Amino acid sequence: MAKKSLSSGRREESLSQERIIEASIELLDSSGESGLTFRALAERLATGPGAIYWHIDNKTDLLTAACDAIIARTMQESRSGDTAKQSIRAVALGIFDAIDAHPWVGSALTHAPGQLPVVRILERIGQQVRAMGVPADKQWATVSALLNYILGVSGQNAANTHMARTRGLDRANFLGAIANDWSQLDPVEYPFTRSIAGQLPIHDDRLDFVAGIDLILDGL
Amino acid sequence: MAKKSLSSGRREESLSQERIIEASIELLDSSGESGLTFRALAERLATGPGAIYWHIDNKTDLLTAACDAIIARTMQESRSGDTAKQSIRAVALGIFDAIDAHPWVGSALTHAPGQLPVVRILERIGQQVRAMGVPADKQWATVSALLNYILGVSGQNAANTHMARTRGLDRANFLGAIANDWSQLDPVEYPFTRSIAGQLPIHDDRLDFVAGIDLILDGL
DNA sequence: ACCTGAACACCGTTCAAGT
DNA sequence: ACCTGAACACCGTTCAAGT
Repeated sequence: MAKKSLSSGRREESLSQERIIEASIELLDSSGESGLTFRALAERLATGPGAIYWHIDNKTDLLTAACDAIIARTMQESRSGDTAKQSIRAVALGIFDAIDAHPWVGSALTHAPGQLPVVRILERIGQQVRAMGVPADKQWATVSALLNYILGVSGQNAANTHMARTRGLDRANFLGAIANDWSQLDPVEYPFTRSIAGQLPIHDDRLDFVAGIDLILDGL
Repeated sequence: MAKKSLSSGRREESLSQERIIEASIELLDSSGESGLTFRALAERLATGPGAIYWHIDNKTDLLTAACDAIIARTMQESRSGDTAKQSIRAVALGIFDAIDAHPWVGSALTHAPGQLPVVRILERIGQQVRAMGVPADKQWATVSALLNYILGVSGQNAANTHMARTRGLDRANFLGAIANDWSQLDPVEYPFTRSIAGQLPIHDDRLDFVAGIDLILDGL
């Protein structure tokens, strides 16, 4: 008997960087960072682990490439904004939302300094900072403050959702558990943390994120 | 023949959390994040991998505990500062330097949201923000902006030194290599990144870091 | 109570051998 | 040129067995 075309949704194409990256993203989204293994990837692509190495150098590169695919999409979608400030806000929020949806992108960005995905963000922000008329000798400091803030908050946010998923909780319950820990800290040593514990589960991270961006933009 | 007391610097004490954490820090400092394994740790402590599990629950906890030891020390050392602003600058710089000396602390902080090491920093900044007279309803946003910025920059900085070490380069050479990549980007798509490439290897990260802190503080 | 060390169930990566 | 899949050198973690 000849093999029927029992394609399960997808045609039988040969392996390629794109197909590998696409499958990696699916795996990362569904099973998190630890879900991306060459064996799981090989099974999903109906091949052996060795085949993947023909198209990709190592796991680090694979993760950076998957991260770049998400960031590239995000940058294309967040082109809106009439003024430079609005454009910066739009990029920042785009990244925030992308990392919220794909937590693994947060740590991938942190572990690939100076690489393509980070450069895409850097460039976009840099062009807007220039458009705002920031003098040349202050552009670097401004852009790097913004970039670091964006990557920092998004990374922390991703860590939260990732930890929550790891423990099988939703975000609210996870933050609630931390708030509970905080409220039981020593009142003498940790007065501030205790006092804001209640705000942790209810406050809007996204709103505070934009507030921080504005804080930096206004400081110029 | 009876065993002589061939102690190599350290008395033969029984295993304990402190000794394990101390050995972990030494291992992390000398061989990086990938150098911390239960087998290497067991060898350094002259015991078996299983023994460590009697004192520590798992590797994640071990890393957080090692991170906390460094942060606790750092917080004690950076108590200086006459005004609240100066105090915040002092803590920020203390953390920056600590993470520069122990790059693994950067990613450990990122992966332990809401845990003790982060809370130590949060508390210190929170108390100073209060002392500055920031109104209660804006304290959270202010503190979280500062905290995220500090963790973000320090994390990126740690990633740089870590990547440099991984490739056997010093920091300057590593940044030089990235600058070289940047200067070869498409001039139409990446004008800004190209234009600042030259500044990457020579600019002072520490200085820009404080500049960013001031930017946020001034925005209040 | 605390330690030992073999064993389990994984990893990323390589490489001879196939087509 | 591209793929296969066994093999290598590791991991974190567990657990019966010892003291």
